Amino acid sequence: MKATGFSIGELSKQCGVNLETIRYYEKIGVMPAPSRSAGGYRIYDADHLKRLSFVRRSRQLGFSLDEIRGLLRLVDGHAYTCAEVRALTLDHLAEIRRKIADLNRLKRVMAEMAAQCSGERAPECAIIDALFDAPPLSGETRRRP
Amino acid sequence: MKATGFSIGELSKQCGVNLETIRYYEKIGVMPAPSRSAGGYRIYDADHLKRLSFVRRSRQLGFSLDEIRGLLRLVDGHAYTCAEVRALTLDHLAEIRRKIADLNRLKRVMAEMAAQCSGERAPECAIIDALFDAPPLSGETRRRP
DNA sequence: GCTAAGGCCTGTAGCGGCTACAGGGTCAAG
DNA sequence: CTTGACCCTGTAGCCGCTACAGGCCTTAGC
Repeated sequence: MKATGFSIGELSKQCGVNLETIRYYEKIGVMPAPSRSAGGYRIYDADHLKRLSFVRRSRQLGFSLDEIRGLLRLVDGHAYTCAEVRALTLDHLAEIRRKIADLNRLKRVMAEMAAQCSGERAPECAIIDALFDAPPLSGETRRRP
Repeated sequence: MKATGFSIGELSKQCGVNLETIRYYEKIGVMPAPSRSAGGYRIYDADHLKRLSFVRRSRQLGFSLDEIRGLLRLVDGHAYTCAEVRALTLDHLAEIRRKIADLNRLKRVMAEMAAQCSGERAPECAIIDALFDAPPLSGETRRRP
């Protein structure tokens, strides 16, 4: 079995994660430091690829790096239970729902504003007026970002 | 008429915008530099309040500071037409719709993952497996953020 | 007039999650 | 042995703030 390791460039391509991002993940402790060649090049193996895929996938699903660290701690400790992972997932799902609700409110307001606007070449504009005169939104647009 | 100006603290309270944020807006040119007292304190008037409300409202609607600068340039130049403002608004609306669509995709995936999970105290977890094994999402999660 | 408490000032550094350099060293093919 | 593609570290920048530190100003009460 010729399971020789591969370079950061190959890992980057395989996984679709920017090379500098991989180094960044290493620096902040999300990816483990790989072994090195005599000249100091990083050498990765299949486990690194698996882990980086996990991180990339989780990022795409909107988990923060901190949440990902939480997931990885569970995985690394081999001590996770479905319930723990499920809890993190449901928290995140709730957050996504909140964001969707917020954006739907925005969409409604924006669409109303745009509908007010004649689109003609006029110096008065309902949108500008709305932006100037409207009171604060009732619901918070972003809570604790 | 005793239309004396007011301090940054009062402006902050009136408008619901953090004091340091107001100074930041001044630094980056979104708010104009106000006049100053003998001792160097900022003195604001009703126009500043109006403009800051505009900025706050636009931020709440999700416009970036750069987009707001665009809107303000139109307003300041007295040269805006409804059509221009409407175009910016519709652009922004399209972006909001895209974000909502993205989040709905995420929601679906997350909900599926959570549904797979038994919630029992077990060392195998469908969510973890899904995070490890799943291919890249088809649609980009965030495009040019 | 004097003091103390509260406001305000500038400037800098930090957050998250990268990205983009600069200025080098290493590796493999020819 | 040379070339060129890759890789290394370290630092600075992006957005939209927020949070200090270490001062100066203002005002109310005595």
